[in-house]
Amino acid sequence: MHGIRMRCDTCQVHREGLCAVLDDEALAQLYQLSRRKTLPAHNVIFRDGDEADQYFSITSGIVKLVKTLADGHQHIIGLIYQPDFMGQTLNHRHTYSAESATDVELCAYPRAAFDIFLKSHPKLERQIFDMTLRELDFCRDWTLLLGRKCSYERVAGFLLMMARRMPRTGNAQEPNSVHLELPFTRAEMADYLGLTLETVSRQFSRLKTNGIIDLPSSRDITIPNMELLSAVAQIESCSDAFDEGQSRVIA
Amino acid sequence: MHGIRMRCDTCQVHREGLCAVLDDEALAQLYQLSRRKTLPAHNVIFRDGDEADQYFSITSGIVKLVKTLADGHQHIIGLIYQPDFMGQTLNHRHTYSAESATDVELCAYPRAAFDIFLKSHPKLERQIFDMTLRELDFCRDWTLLLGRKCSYERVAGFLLMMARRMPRTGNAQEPNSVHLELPFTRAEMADYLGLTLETVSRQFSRLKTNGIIDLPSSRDITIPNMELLSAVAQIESCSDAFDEGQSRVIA
DNA sequence: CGGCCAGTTGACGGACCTCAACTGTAGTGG
DNA sequence: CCACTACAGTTGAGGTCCGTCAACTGGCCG
Repeated sequence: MHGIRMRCDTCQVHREGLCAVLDDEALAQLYQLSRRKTLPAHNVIFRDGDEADQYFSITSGIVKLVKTLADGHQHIIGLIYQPDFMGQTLNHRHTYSAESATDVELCAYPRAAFDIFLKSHPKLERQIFDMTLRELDFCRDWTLLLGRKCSYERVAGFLLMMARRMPRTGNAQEPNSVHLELPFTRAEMADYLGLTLETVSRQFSRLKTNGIIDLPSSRDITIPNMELLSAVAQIESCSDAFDEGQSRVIA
Repeated sequence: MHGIRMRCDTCQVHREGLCAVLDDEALAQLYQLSRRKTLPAHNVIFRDGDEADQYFSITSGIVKLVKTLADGHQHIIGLIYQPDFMGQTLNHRHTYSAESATDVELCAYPRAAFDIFLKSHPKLERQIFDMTLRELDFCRDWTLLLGRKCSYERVAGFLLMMARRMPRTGNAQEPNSVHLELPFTRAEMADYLGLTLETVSRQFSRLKTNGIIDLPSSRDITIPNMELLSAVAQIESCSDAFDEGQSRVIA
């Protein structure tokens, strides 16, 4: 991981995230603390058990928060998108690993200096608090998905979340149609959804045959109608009642 | 829900939770804002969709945070124990309901006044932030339990958490032995663990026959050896390899 | 006693996991 | 150019865990 100093001007989220609440003078001070870094996909940012001596502001890309189980399996406990913040812990050691899911740009802040800076900038502290509250809200919703939804709904819920949080690549001609380039393998999605990669793959196929998504290649997803996808994600009966087709025709 | 004014002196968590970080003068000011309330088990504190116009400090008992699904099923997304704090939201409306699981005593603070008070007491803000971080950590661990553990491990994990967070009622003669009086029905535990009440019941029986817990009545739990319980909660193979007995004897 | 509720236990079916075979794509090197 | 490998993804067959439905027990209260 290589530190490269760059001007804030080139930052994609210059006026979002942390920096949204600071005036120019405070931004200049914060800039003095920061080290801007870029790293390609699938690199470790910190490991479970490492000393938590830095905070990170993600300015571009997606970071996976990962727990590795005793049997070697991984479980993704969270995804951090630009312009979010990460690295806060109660203890001085991380309890999970962080890894770039895509190419990532981030600003790293040494913990001690940042904590001092925080004390004189209550707005910043409040902003980080709000971001943490948002994470908590999201995490609680996720427990509902993991605890109470079947595989079809989970995959739909995942796509819905991605569609809402990813930068849009849709075209202007079809405003209702949303296009995504998934940065995850089936296995990664499975680790996030509490499923196996085979089950994720099957549910993708099901969504495709049901016309909820279009799937020209395995990572290219087009959602013609977000309402439909949203309906699938929120249904609570695990039967295949929402599969269109033969069963309907016969009845 | 009836407001009753009482002195802080009678509060069980007078020097814990929020109040731990305030000096006497600040405590006196905060007391002026607060309304202390008591309510019996199974009462609603606020509902999903209600305006979030109050914060709550739980001074005694346990509060359930509940989401009700479209089909009427409930899912418990969190438990708030004394001396924790609740009611923070990003929006001005709650996204879940809160309900007393046991008899509960709490301090209610009007949101607007408390927010003003917060601004002049950064230590308090920091304390609430830390409590929120703790919640987030816990919630992420819970996603792992819901996403990757079988029913046996989930129930064991639940008991482990209860044993750690509940007030102890163990006896001095057997220091390793922990006794719990569960304030939850099998159905409530199921709603928290993403299972059905029957499955929870079966896993209780399994823990009992395996000697992990003793179960004189359905709500009385004795854990003779916390290490054993902890081992069950952390194992990651869902087979019945950890059932002692016949299979072992034959081999 | 009868009704109600929490809890237990059994039988059965379905959703998902496991194991496996196969396809398609990309990269490497002869 | 075409093997050859490596990996992501798809699909099928079979087994298992857990949900569903149901019957039963035990405690509590009028």
